Amino acid sequence: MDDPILTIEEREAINAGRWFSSLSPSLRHDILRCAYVKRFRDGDLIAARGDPPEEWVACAKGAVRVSSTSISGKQITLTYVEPGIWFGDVAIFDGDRRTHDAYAHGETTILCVAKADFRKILATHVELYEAMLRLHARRIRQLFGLVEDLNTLPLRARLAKQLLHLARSYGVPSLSNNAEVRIGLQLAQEELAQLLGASRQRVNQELKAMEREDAIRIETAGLVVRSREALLRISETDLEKT
Amino acid sequence: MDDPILTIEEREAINAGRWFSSLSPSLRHDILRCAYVKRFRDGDLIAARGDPPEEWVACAKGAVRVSSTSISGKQITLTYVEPGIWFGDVAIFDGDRRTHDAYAHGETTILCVAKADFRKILATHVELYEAMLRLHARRIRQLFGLVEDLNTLPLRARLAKQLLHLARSYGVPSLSNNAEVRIGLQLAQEELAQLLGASRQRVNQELKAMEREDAIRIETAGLVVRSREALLRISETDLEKT
DNA sequence: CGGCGTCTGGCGCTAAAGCGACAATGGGTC
DNA sequence: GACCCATTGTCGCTTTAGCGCCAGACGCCG
Repeated sequence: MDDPILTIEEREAINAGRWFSSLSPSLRHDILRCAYVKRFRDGDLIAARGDPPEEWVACAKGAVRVSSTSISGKQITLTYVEPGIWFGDVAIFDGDRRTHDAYAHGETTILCVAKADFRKILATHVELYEAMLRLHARRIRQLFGLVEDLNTLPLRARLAKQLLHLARSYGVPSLSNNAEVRIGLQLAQEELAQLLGASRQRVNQELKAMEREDAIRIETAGLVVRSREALLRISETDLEKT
Repeated sequence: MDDPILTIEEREAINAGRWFSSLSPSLRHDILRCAYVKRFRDGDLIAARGDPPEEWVACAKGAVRVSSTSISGKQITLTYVEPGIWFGDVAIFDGDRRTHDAYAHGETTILCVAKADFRKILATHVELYEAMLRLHARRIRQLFGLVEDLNTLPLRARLAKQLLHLARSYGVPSLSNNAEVRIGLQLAQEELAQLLGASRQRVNQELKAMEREDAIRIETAGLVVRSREALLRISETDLEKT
């Protein structure tokens, strides 16, 4: 939590966020005016389940792992929040406690707006109401999709989808071959497994299979997507009946 | 779609809705003023996936089955919308197509507000913005919970939870024994299975097991919850690790 | 009353996934 | 370089769930 000022890259990440960049300049200005910066190191706890909701947050650098521990002690991860994405608003609106824990994954910077300031901005910009509703609508759709996938797709297809998603949001062009995309988010297989709600062994098995099929490459530095098309085909496994 | 007027019971169901009843009288009045009634018979299609979003809807009587057919042809049901609950707003806010099909389950009455009217009301009542955000926040929380359950709980526990939920929202006190609750929503086991994302056979097996444990009773008229406590215990199966 | 269709209950086989165990790898650190 | 520890890669066993199949129950209708 050292420097209270965003770096150039962090500022760019915020401004490039699809949702944030859809707002009017004056609204963006008002939000940034009362936002403050917090920095965390890998593994730091940012917020815990059960906390009263005090701020609205955007990821500016790194990633925020949103996860929860079920009663049985099993950890599951809902998502990794990428730079440019805002979250933490749900609890502000219904006034209830946080439902999830948030941890920094790698060196992470976040931008916060205090609850009271957020409400002040809302009161002066009807535009923000509209925008928040759009944001929620997107999220609800995504969650519907996730539930559907969990109910219908085998692990293999869900893994392929997840890899495509990670490549889209964290992808950096590969050095060696420009058709390939390296996933910039360092995830241990155990963490990938938690994100999918599956066991580490199973995930490893499927990753290996995908590597044999030349869809991906497994390197110590992280995963590399070799063929988006192959992954896409895998994610639609259903058709392969006979 | 005969009578354009709500019956007394239908009107009461709408007014008793937890969310709707939290609104100010003037807002409620404005909503009802431009709402119109539609009636459907069992199995009728109310709206289809891919439709452009034209109205905001509340269930007034019966139930609306919200479901979708995955690419593989497998039907899954997201939820049964009970009287007093509003839905269909997501597509209005993000302007995208409907993501699910909606069918009438039993004789069903719905109350609709045209998109344009809805926007007009929004423009005159900031209160509605707040209320919609609260509604979305609730829904997002519910979906988070569902995802977590799908990832961690065995079918048995999820079934127990679902039964408790159905008993809460559709329960009518049993005639014979006032400690028992009959689930007023007639669901074939196949439909229950789709709601849980499981196979019919498996659901039948677990229901039978629960009946043997005196947690529920299976009657042709529907399911009867004999002991909420037993179901609650089952839904927390995890602890039972010897 | 007989027949038909839908729903329920149950069996057995197969597929998918979880889980414990253990070896191999490979970076860091002293 | 030696050691430690986290991660990866694999087995094999067990549990959970899916699925085809069929028998009985029930209700409805001609």
